[in-house]
Amino acid sequence: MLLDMESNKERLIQTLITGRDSAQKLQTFLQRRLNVDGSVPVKDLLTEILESFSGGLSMLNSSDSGEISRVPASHPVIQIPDVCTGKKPAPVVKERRGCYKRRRTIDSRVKISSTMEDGYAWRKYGQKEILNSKFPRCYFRCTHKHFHGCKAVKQVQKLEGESNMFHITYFGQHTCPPSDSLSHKHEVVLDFEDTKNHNLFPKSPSTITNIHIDPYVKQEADSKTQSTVSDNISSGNDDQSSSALRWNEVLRADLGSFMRFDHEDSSASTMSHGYVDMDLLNNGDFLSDLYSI
DNA sequence: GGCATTTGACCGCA
DNA sequence: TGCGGTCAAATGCC
Repeated sequence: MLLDMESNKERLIQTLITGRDSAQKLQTFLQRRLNVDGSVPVKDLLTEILESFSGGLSMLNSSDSGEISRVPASHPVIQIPDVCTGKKPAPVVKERRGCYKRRRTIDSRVKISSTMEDGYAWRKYGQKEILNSKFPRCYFRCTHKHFHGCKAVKQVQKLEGESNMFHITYFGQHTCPPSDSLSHKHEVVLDFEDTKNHNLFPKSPSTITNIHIDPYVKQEADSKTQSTVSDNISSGNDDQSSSALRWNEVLRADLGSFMRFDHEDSSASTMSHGYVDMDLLNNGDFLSDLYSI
């Protein structure tokens, strides 16, 4: 058991090191590519990523316990399922639950869709009435959480005034395979706040509510859905075709494909990331550049 | 019986 | 102190 914990710790450290190195490469790449001037949220974001990895490594190195758990330190016994039987040991008296951390919306991706289906298997673990919201917010985690350790979760809330439209917020990445072919193959987090400094958007980015565009959504959503997205992007511009064209130009522009925008949540003021399917970009230069670092 | 959903309670944070 | 996120027992469904 101790050997297993040490082995897991080693792998975790290696994973964190890899992530940190990748973030550093990305930082170098973006600085070259965007000629970052230092006033950009991209830099803050990267710094935060790097600090997260470094901090995690520091905590791991400074801790001899190697235990990463929600179980509070006061817990007398850590319950670990028996590997052979799959059964949990006899329950111990719980003094208190683990510490709950509020999710950081900066790690989120937002999608507005007419369906909650996205190709992955989700299990609902909670529902909550949200203040000033007509509909409750539902909480889902990946069904394969226990099998693949998948940490992906999503929040789904029905939009007011939009018949059968759902505001879906994703947290974390899937480490498990999708249950069908509807999953997103390639996603890129966009950082539109950066564009304020580059004058790439004629309209205020703060009015943008969602930018998720992918083949699946385009296929399943009717024209109303698409116009909703376009309307959000164009901020009251009636010429949807021109706004779509503008977005096409934006997406093809040399932004290093990382942009951020302020997202006005329907229920609470949060900042989130939109994402765009790589197929839409139809531009392999970005990936080739990224991988050639 | 196994799995998913419901729902009240718990917990941290602003 | 209220709100949002999560847990976990109870319940339902197949």
